[in-house]
Amino acid sequence: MEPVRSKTPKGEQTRERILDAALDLFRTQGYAETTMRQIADAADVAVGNAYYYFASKDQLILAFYERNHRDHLAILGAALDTTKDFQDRLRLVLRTKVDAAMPYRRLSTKLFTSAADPESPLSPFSPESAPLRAEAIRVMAEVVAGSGLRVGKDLRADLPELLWLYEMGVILYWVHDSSPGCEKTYALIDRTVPMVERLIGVAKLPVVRPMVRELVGMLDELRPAAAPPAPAAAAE
Amino acid sequence: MEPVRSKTPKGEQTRERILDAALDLFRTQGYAETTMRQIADAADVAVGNAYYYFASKDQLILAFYERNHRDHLAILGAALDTTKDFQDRLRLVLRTKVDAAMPYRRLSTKLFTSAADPESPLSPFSPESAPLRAEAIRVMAEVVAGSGLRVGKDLRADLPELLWLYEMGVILYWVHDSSPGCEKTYALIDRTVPMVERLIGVAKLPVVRPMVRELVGMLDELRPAAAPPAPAAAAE
DNA sequence: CCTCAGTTTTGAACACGTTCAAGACAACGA
DNA sequence: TCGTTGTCTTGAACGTGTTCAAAACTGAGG
Repeated sequence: MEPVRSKTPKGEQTRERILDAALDLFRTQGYAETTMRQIADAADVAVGNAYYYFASKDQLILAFYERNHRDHLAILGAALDTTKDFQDRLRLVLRTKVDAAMPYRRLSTKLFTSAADPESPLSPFSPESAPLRAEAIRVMAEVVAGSGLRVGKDLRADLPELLWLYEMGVILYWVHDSSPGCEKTYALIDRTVPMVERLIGVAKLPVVRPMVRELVGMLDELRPAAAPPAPAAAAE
Repeated sequence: MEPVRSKTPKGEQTRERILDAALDLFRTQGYAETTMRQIADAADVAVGNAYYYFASKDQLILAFYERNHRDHLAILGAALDTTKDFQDRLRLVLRTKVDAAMPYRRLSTKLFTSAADPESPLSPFSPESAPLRAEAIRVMAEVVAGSGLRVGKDLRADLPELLWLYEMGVILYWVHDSSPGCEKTYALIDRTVPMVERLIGVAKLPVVRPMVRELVGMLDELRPAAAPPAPAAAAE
C-alpha cells in the first residue's frame, strides 16, 4: 500500500532510473501526454514497479520539486554571500529559482493546479510538502538575515513567509509567461523587488501600521486552517 | 466532436436532467468520487449521451458555474439598490456570492485547481469562461458606479477587475475554510471590505501613486498573456 | 550448498473517462 | 403511407492510472 523509499542500493538505483525517465518524458511531451507505461518502458521496468516507488503519477512531481530545490540551492551556491544588499539578495534568489526550473516550465503548472485543492498532497500548503516549504522559507529568512535590512517589529516574524508567498506569485506569473526566454518574468522580478523593499519600509509608518498589523494577524489565523493542528502526541 | 447545446425542447430537457443528476452526485459524494456512469444512470441515459451534451466531466463544472452565477444574481436581486454605501454594496455582493455557492464548497475547489493551468478551459482566465468573467466584473463595476465612491484616475478603469480578483481571493479562502458555517470567511469579508475602501483612498496619495500606476501598468501588460489577443475578425 | 525472510519485480486485471459507429426517433414534404 | 433529413440515443470498445497476488531475486545463517 504505502510506497517504499527503497532499502537497497539497487532499489535506490531503480527509483532514480524511473524518476529520470519520467522527468525526461514530462519535459519533452508534457505531463498529461506521458503514460505510466511509457515511463516504465523507458526505465526498463514493469508498470507495477513504478508504483512500488511512487504512490501515483502525481508523486513523481513531488519528487521533481525536491530535485528542483536541490538544483536551485546548487546554482545559488555561495553567490548569496557575495552581497549584503537586500534587493540584490532577493533578486538573486528569485532569478536562480526561475533559472533552475526553466526546463520544466510546463510541468510546474501542476504545482498551482493543486495549490488550491486543500486535499491534494501536491499543494505547496499540504503537509506532504511541508518540509520543502520550510526549506524555501528558510532561504528567505537567510536573505533577510544576511542583509542590513531594518524590519519593523510587526513584520519581522512573518516576513520570510511573506517573501515566500511573493516568490510563489512570481512563479505563478512565470508559469503563464510565454514571452521568449521568459524575459517578462525577469522584468517582473526586477521591477517588483524594489517595491518589496519599499513596502517593508512603508510598513513602519504610523499611517499603515495598523493595517499591517491586522493583515499579519489574519495570516497567522489562516495558517492552522491551511496546515491542520497536528498535536504533539500522535493520536493514532 | 463538438458537443451540442441542444436544438430541441426534449434535448434541452435531457441536458438539464443530466446536469441536475451530476450536481446532485457531486454535492453528496464529491467530484472525484462520482463516475460518469453513475451520472448517466441517475439521469436515465447512456454514458455516451452525457457526452453528447457535455464535452467532458469538467465541462459539467463550467455549466455549474453558469447556474451558480444565475443563482447569485437571483439572491442579490434588487438588494443592491437599497444602499449607496460602497462598503455595504461590496459586502453584500461578496456575502451573497458565498451564500449561493455554499452547498458546493468542495466542488468549487475545482475552480482553482484549474485556475493556474493556462491550458485548462475551466480556468477563470480561460477564453471559455470569458463571458462569465465579464459578467462578474460587470457586477463589480455596478458596485462602484452605484456608490458615491471617489476613485482616483489611475485606478478607475481597472478597479472592477481588481475587485473581481479580490472576490476570487475571498472565494479561495472560503474553499479552504472548514470553520462551522464558514464563519471565518464572513469575518474575512467584514474585515477586509473596509481595508479595500481605505486602499482605494490611499491610492490617491502622492506617496503611493507612482507605485499604483506601476502596478496597474503591470496588470494591463499581463492581460494579453492570460487571454490571447483574439483579433477583431475571427479567422476561422 | 540450502533455507528462508525480506525486498524487489512482474503483468494481468480493474474501474475510470472518453470515443464512435450504429441505431432510434421526430418532423416534414411527396 | 413512405422515404429523407436532422436530432438524439445507445453501448461496446479503447487507452488511461492504479492494484495486487504471485513470482523472482538477494543476502545472511546454518
